[in-house]
Parts: sequence; C-alpha cells; structure tokens
Amino acid sequence: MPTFRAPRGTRDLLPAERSAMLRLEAVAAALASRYGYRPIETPLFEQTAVFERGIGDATDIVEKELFRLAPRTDEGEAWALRPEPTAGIVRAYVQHGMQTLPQPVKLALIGPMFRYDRPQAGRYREFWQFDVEAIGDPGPAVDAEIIELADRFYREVGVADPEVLLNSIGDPVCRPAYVTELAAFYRAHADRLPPLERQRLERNPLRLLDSKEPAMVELNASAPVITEHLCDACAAHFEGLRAHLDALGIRYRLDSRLVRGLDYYIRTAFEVYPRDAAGQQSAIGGGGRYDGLVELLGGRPTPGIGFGLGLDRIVRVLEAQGAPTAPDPAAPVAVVVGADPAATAERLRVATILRGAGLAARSELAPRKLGKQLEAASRDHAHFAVIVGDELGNGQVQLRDLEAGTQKAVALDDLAREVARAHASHHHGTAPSP
RNA sequence: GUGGCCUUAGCUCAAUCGGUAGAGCACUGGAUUGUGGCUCCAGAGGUCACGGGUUCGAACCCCGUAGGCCACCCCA
Repeated sequence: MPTFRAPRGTRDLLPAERSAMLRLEAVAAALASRYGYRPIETPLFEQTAVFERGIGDATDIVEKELFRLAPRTDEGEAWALRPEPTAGIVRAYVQHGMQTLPQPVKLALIGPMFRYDRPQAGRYREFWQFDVEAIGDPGPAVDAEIIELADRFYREVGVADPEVLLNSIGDPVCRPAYVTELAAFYRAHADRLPPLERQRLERNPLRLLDSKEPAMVELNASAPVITEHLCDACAAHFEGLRAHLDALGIRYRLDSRLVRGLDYYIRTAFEVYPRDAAGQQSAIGGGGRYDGLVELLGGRPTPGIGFGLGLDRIVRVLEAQGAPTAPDPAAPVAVVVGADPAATAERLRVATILRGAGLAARSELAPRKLGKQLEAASRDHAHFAVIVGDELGNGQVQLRDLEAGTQKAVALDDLAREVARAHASHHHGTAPSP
C-alpha cells in the first residue's frame, strides 16, 4: 500500500479521464458562449452562511453533506467548500451589483463541487459540474431555453437518449396548502410508513414523494399530485414552459413525484437521466427556478433559473455506452531518434524545429539502441520517426513513416514542411497549421 | 449517517487442510554494436490494506481501523 493516497471520495484524473473531462469542458464553454452565457468563477469556499441561508439549513446538502473547513482563530468566520454553484454565483450577483446590468444576467461556471457524502461509484466528495444561471427573468421562455441548452449539451457530447424529467413544485402561494394536504394523506396511512419516512413526514413531507422504498412507491401512486394544486400563476408558468419546449421539439417526461433537495426551488424543477439508468445515483443533471434566492442572500427580489450537469457522471455514461470519450492527446506526430548517444543535442534541435512548425514532436533522449527507440515510437502511435545520424553532416535526416513502413532522406530545411504535408494527407482534419 | 460484501505485484487474479507467495498483462534490458508494435530469453517489482489476537507456525482463523464496492438516505 502506498504511504499516501487521494483523500476518501476524491480521485486523480489520469490522462485518459482528464482528457475526456477537458473535452466536455470545451464543449460546455463553447455552448454557453453561443447561448450568451458569460463565464464566471467564484471561490471554491464561501462563508458557511451563504449555503445555510441560500440552500436551506434543513436540507441534506447543508445538514450532513457540507464540507466544513476548520476555523482559524485569527479570523472569526466559518467557511465551507461549495456543494453547488448557485448560491455562490447569486452571492456574486448581489455583491457586484449585477442588477444594474441588462437582465437577465446569464452566467456559466465549470468547476469542482464538494460534498461530504459517503462515496460510491458515480458519487464523489469532489466532482465537476457545468453550471448555467439566468438571473433576472421570470418568464417560462428562459426555463425552456435553459432546458434546451442542457439537452443540446448531452447530444453534442454524445450521450445517447438523455431523458428529461419535468415537474412544477409550486411557489409560496400554492405550495403550503398542498404540503398540508400531502402531510394529511401520509398521516392517514401512517401505519404503512417505514420508520425513517415517519420522521421525514414531520420535517419535509415533500421528500416522501420521491422515496424508492417499495412500500412508498405503492403508496405514492395514490398521493395528491402537486400539479393539480398549482395556483393560477404557477399553472400558467408551467403551461407556458411546456408549450415552449414543445415548440422547440424538446422531449420530456412529466414526473409529479420529482422534488428537489434544495429549499430555494420554485415552480420549474427538472432532472436528467441517461437511458437505462441503473443505479439510484445516476442523475446526470438537474436544475430549477429559484425566484426567492437573490433576496435571501441580500439582494432585491429577483427571479432566476439554472442547471448543473455532472461532468464525471457524463464521462461514466459515455464509457458505459461505448462512446468515444477523447483522443489520446499524447500521441506525437513525430519522434526524433538516433543511435549516437552523444548526439542528444542534435536530436533536441530537430525536435525543436518540428515543434516550432506547430507539430507534436518528441525526442528520444535516453541512450538506448535504435531498435528500442523505434519500438517505443511505434507503441506511442507516432506517425513518423526522424532518424538523426551521419547524414546530418550533409544537412539530411531519414524520415520514416511508421504506419506505412517507408523511409526516405529529407533535407533538414524541408523536414517540417514534409512532415506536415505527409501527416495532413493521412490524417484529414487533424493536421496542425505549418 | 445506516446495513451488507470485499481488500494478495502498477493492473487482472491464483495459492489445496493453517506450513512464511505465483501467473498473465504492463515496465526495463538482451537475442553479433543504424531500423519498429510480433516472438523468445532475462530482470526488477510484495510489511499478502493497516494494527492487535489465537497458534509451534497465519495471505488463510478472531477483533478493531482504514479504504473500495453495493443498497438505503440524497443527489451530480
């Protein structure tokens, strides 16, 4: 066993996985930009109160999953690593007076989140999200645009058949009456509730709705449905959203049992699952509307909506679906080799010429025999080997095509141009500009 | 936070009844000194997760801890 290992619930992103993540991040950044969402980053930690007040201190995320930092005696504040990005972004919106910008303010964040969970496959204490927020627009059209953006991201990245689950969970006008009715329903069937659910009934009856306990699934089939208890404003919003989604051709499935674990959600709530979702922690994205949050964090009453997509889980899904995740970024176009151990400086110089021309080139520096060097170059999937030897005195090197098995002498002055040309003709679209 | 299963080389796994550890892959080198992915040979690589206990003797049996996986909780 190694002396040190990555902390529980974290992991090293080795080149293959890191490359896959970078590819997702690049798609995310490009997509956000195309939709008018501007990049933002906030601190990885905030005052604990930002999360307690924003997310809600009775939620699981704050109550048991918050990654609290040990306080220091010289500064009296309590800090915690961010468990989700929205609270921090809204804090920044308020702090920087973004209500004076044209509304809505559309922001995108890509980065790690932290939750002090018990780790499991697809669930980590450090995980990455692509997050998008539109702050300052109350209408259902933004909701539709956000969901369409999420849906497009999955498709561009190669997730087969993402399934969008959609619900409206009401607002402070209509939800309290519904919750009361729901609690009454469960109390009438208290004898059928598992002990754990009986406790949750007192704290947050809504949460019983998405329980996976078999007894609850059966009971929930006859529970009151929230979308039948919406006030006029919420019902109109929900109808508007669905009409927009239909117009955009976005497919979704209504799920009246979908509730979200954060207090600030209002009206629109959605989650995304891959086809053939197996485990319970298989959601690859989710979001919703949070019209009260800006005010909670000290701003003026301002509507908002956003989503967070789990990049690690999407990588997992792509691998499970057998989709290509990312090309090997380390494969060199050319490897400079040579048998003379004393000529490493010459080989370095040749590699530098190639790199200067925009080509991915590597130079063999270890003094090993030519056969081993070529073997390594082959197994690295290099396209060419540049053999530096005695001909260098005449300004020439041997250019060997490792894929074709052909070889010819090339003047050093023509090398970069020749390699770029030959590489481009064999690998369309991947050729660097000379 | 609750419950269950698991942990032997970098990776995937063996090791009979308790008798102090092996293979494949990967890695490094060699096969008459400048030509590759195959093949052959060799080498290196282990506190059997960690700590304690039982025993003449523990990878193996018992207890604890850590870590991984699965389910619940909940979410990404």
